[in-house]
Amino acid sequence: MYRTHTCGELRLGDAGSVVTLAGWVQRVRKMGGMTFVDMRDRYGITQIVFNQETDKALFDASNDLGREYVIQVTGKVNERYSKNANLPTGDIEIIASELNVLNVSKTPPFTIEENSDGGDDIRMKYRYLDLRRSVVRKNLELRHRMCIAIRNYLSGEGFLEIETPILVGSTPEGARDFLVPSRMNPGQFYALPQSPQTLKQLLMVAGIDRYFQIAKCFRDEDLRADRQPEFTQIDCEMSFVTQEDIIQTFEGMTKYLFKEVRGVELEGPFLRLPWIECMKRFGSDKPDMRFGMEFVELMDVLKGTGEFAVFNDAAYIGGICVPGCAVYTRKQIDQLTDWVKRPQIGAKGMVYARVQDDGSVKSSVDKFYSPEVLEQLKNAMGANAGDLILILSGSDAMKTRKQLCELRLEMGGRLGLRGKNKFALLWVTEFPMFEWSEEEGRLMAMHHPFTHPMDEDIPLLDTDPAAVRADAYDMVCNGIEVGGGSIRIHDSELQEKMFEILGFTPEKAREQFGFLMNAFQYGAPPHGGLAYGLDRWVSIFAGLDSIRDCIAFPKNNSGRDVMLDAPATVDQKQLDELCILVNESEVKNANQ
RNA sequence: GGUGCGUUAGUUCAGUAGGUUAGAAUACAUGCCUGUCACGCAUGGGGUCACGAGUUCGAGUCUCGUACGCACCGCCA
Repeated sequence: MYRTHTCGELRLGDAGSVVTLAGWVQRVRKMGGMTFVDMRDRYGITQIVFNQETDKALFDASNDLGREYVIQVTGKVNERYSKNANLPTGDIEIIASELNVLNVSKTPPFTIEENSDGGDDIRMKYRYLDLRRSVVRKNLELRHRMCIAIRNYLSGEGFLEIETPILVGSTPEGARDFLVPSRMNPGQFYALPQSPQTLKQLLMVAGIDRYFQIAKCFRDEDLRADRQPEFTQIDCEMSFVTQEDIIQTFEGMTKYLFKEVRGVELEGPFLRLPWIECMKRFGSDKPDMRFGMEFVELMDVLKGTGEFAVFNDAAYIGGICVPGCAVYTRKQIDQLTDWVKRPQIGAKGMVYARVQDDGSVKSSVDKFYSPEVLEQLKNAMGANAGDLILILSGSDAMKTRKQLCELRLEMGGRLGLRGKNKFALLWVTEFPMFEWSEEEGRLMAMHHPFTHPMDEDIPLLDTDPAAVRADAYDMVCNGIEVGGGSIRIHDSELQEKMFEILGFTPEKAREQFGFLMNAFQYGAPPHGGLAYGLDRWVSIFAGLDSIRDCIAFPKNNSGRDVMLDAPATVDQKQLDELCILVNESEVKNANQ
């Protein structure tokens, strides 16, 4: 037996008992005639004491201990003279009577403590050491607790957890696929699933009625702090349901998760906003609802009412009212202007108006507008004394709204309105069915091609498809899209029409999705579902800025696993077996 | 595909106007220290300043290119 207890469980009540612990040496403090060793395992840290007077040989042996040595210690639990209130085990220590070095360790490249001195790069290369740190390990524990809670909840609601294959067929719509060559079918490829979408729909045709899966998904697109090439979805589908049923079910699950895992009671039904309203009021389809500062459209107030050519030519003028920021200096406002003019945001400029203590308005466009117009501006914005009004305009309303959205988030952050322990949940509904793709020169499904249109918009499919709204919904938490789904098409004729609008020939549609359309001919029930991004959700619960630290072994920005050094080239023999010829000149081009 | 920032000791970083031997903290090693818990004190070792070219009498510092990392835009149904 390696141990009788873990390094995190002994308390004052255990004093006097003889125990054996095993773990890693976190830190050695040599005081001359005695040595303290902090011994760590997954459960905590316990202090071991070696005393020259008690046992000279053992004391000498303790002098050879280095960081991250794996040791086994037997000794008596002792109440400390000087207790450490920062440690759950801080009231006790182990007076060592036996020391067994189970393994030695090289000096690790960074300190394995809560505040490591290691940067992201080196931590990822030695991720197995990084995971010894409690801050990182806690994220994995949180992830585990969330998965358990999800399974419990959904199982309780009658959902079956069913695994779907990882080796599936490539689909043209959506993200790039990761491809896997098939040795037994030379020249042919599997694709890794971007999501189990079609498979879960087939499970509905199969009569499973309620399905879920904590599913790995793969998308070969460029990465971000919140995007990994492989990620995990909580994938769900239900039969004989309307949008309302699904929203009720998963609002329930969300509240359960918040309560069980995070100890937060979310009050009342979640807010719901149609997509178009989100865009108008927040310039985003995933607005951060932790704070207000809603957009006010100012076309009526500022276009044509003064001599300011920029506004008179604008297709959109919008402002936000930043409370209490009239004290911003010229320099601060100039910096903010530079900020919105950065290429990433791309605004041409920014107009500001301070509401002064006496209620009068002082703006950067005073000379173009009468005091009456400025007063109207103040009223339209609902601004009070001390507030700062920030205004952006542009020739493309959607683009300008996006810029104003960035500005709103920035100001919300500066005012401390985006606290990590505050949670604002929102359903976004009534998404457009299609969006125009310049690149493809055709309409593309905004959600995916299996999305059911809103019933009242079905006639528009023939007359004005761009105006059709989808029976789709996203769940947004703190400005992050945590989940999304839709009612699906279960009628093969409607599905065919949808493929037609998306520019598929009937042959192409049958080739790509024939299996689904065939299935729909055998009594497909009405169904719908949704999928949550587990990684994002865990990172919100953990208060992380990046999803990487809630994933045990994440990829870096360019999709590499720096620990495994993958991807890598493979033996010619392997390629030959798969009938794959690597085009070296293209490889060279791509690397240049 | 694009934009920005970065790359200096094992690690995290500083490095002034381009000028002698490139610094700090931490980690590591050695010694001292019996109540530490970010222990303390002393001493020591540790550098291809990412790589390549250029400007210059002289480059860690300026210019260009490349590689890599991070953040973002495009992309991600």
